[in-house]
Amino acid sequence: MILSLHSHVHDAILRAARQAFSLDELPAFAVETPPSRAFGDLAVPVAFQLARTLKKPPRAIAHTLVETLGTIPGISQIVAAPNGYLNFYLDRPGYLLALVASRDHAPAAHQKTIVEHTAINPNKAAHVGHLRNAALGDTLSRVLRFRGTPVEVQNYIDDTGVQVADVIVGFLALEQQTLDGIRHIADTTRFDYYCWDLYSRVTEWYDGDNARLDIRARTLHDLEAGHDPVSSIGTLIVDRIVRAHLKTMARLNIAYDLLTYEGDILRLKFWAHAFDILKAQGAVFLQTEGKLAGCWVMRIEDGQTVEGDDEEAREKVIVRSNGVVTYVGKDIANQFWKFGLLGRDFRYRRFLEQANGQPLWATTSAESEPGAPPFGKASRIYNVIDSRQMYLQALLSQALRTLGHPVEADRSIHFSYEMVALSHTTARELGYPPPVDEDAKKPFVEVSGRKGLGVKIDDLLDLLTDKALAEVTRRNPEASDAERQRTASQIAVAAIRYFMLKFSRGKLIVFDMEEALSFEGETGPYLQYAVVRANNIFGKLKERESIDEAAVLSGLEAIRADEIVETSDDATHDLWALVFEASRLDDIVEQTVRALEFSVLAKYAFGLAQLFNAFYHRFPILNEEDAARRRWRAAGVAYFRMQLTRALDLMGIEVPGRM
RNA sequence: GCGCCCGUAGCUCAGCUGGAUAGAGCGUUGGCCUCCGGAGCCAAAGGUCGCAGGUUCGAAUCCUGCCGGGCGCACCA
Repeated sequence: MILSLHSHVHDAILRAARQAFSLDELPAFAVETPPSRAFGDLAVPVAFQLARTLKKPPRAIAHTLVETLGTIPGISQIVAAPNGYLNFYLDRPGYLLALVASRDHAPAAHQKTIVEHTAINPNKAAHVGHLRNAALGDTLSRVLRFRGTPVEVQNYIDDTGVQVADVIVGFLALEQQTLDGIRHIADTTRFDYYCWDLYSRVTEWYDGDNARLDIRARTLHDLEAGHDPVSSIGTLIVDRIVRAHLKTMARLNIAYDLLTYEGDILRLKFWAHAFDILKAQGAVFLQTEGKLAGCWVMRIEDGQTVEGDDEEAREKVIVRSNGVVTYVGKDIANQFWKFGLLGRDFRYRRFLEQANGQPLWATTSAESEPGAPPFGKASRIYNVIDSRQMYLQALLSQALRTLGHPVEADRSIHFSYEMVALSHTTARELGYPPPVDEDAKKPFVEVSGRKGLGVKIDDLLDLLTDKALAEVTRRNPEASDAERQRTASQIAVAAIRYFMLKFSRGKLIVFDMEEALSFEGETGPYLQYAVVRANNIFGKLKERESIDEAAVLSGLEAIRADEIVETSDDATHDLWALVFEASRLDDIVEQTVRALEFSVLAKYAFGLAQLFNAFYHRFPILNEEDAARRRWRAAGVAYFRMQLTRALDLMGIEVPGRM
């Protein structure tokens, strides 16, 4: 609705400018939202841009344009501001009616998009660093789907990497465990937490004697080659940890379509096939001299200079001299498969049924289960990975380009963001030893799974839930245990997801427990609270007048609106500001996708909630005496409630019935 | 050394493709519950937008160069 009105105004100005100044072409100009509603509802700075070519003051141009424009459907008034802006005032009752009528916007046609996110090494519990990744990735997929883009969400499982090998070493060398013994531990403990501790113990153990790294190398080799008992132990650990991660993410309303196992990339010869292609195209070659002799390498194009800056330093190893492919190689094969360029496909198995009712599929090297939807073959890919991986992500695009797929290279997008660190205060509270030397001077403490240094997502959620539960119980003592528990977890999720989205991507988050635990001010619970208040109004309305929200909206036409909505008292003005702001959601979503910046969406939702809270506080809705005004206000609130609920849904935040 | 990111109020941060008086939360100070729920509302104080040039009618935003800080540049992933 708002978009089409924008283009209406845009086209009208285009015609007027051509007519008034006999111009063939106009510079591109924007239809903006003015900083204050007093300046109207839409604002266009086109007169400034024309001032140069026409050699006339912007103000005069604006005046001429207003005279030429005449009337535009849906616009009640056009004003040339003294400084040269063109300000447009909407036909407000008509606008609100149209908004309500066009609630279900027609989705635009888009091509299939893959979003890969989470991708936590399956060897320990998930921490706040992973949380930022998953929250960004999940929100990205929700926002894309909102605009009608078919999205496939993939979660990459690195089941053959050194990190899994480390935990296997922990069980075998440090704990002298067997496969059955480990299964028993997995069945009877919080396994992802158990491995969290074991992993950091193994790291310390390596530090004690470098010769122990040989054990790790042998274990990694057995893991990749499929030798038992290492292979079976690896499979068990990975399976249990992946399920733990999925459970954690499900608490946060995060679901996936496909788990892609790295092991299957190897077993199904994806890599071998990709390697053939790379060799055939000359993208990789066997280095015969220097320190990389015996390795298959890829030249780094105008990339970063490695220390030393000699010829061979500008090469990246894809296959080691011992014949084992590196992570980069496997990722190139995966990326090719995602675009449908590999000429091969995985086999698939049902992994589990998710909380949202959707089945989660996983790749497999065994027989395919029937019923799998077609995976891969996307036309656009977002890889959600922190900025430290930029160098490797750039190599993926380069490989695509080298092999003659420039379009895919451009549509292979590294959704990059800065990492999450811990504040010194929080690290201290968690009982971690104070940093020494250089680290002590840093303004934060880096999260490290290797050292066991970090805030686990489930611990954080538990803390938030406990805090919310206490508050919910205080406010709603009559609610059932189940309802209070459910509400508390919804509040906890809102707090943490909003916290992860309100910062822009490029900002390093210094995680502070006290800040994250806040429910006041710019927080998820504040947003929920605004919707809950609006809900309560409709609850009351139903009691008093037996009218529900739908009836309020659909009955609008019957109300004589003209003199009420057009009056210029404060209440009308503020109601209109609320409705207009609520109507900007689609526009905001476009902006969010364009910039890949969810802080835009988060701040918008917060501002909208603020607007409502202020209105709610200042003016009566149900207690307004004039029936027509009462109905208009209720309609405005209904529309606001709908839009904020949608915005929250995009951030994965649910709204409790009461809180 | 090279590449990427950050530098805006006491603190933590927004500021979309350059546009109207640079915003918010927290904190501080002072108000507001007989009224649809105070996880709230209103107000005040608080800013050389790191520095210096440049482009422009117009720069926190674009360009160049500095200064701080972070991250990356493995036969790890």
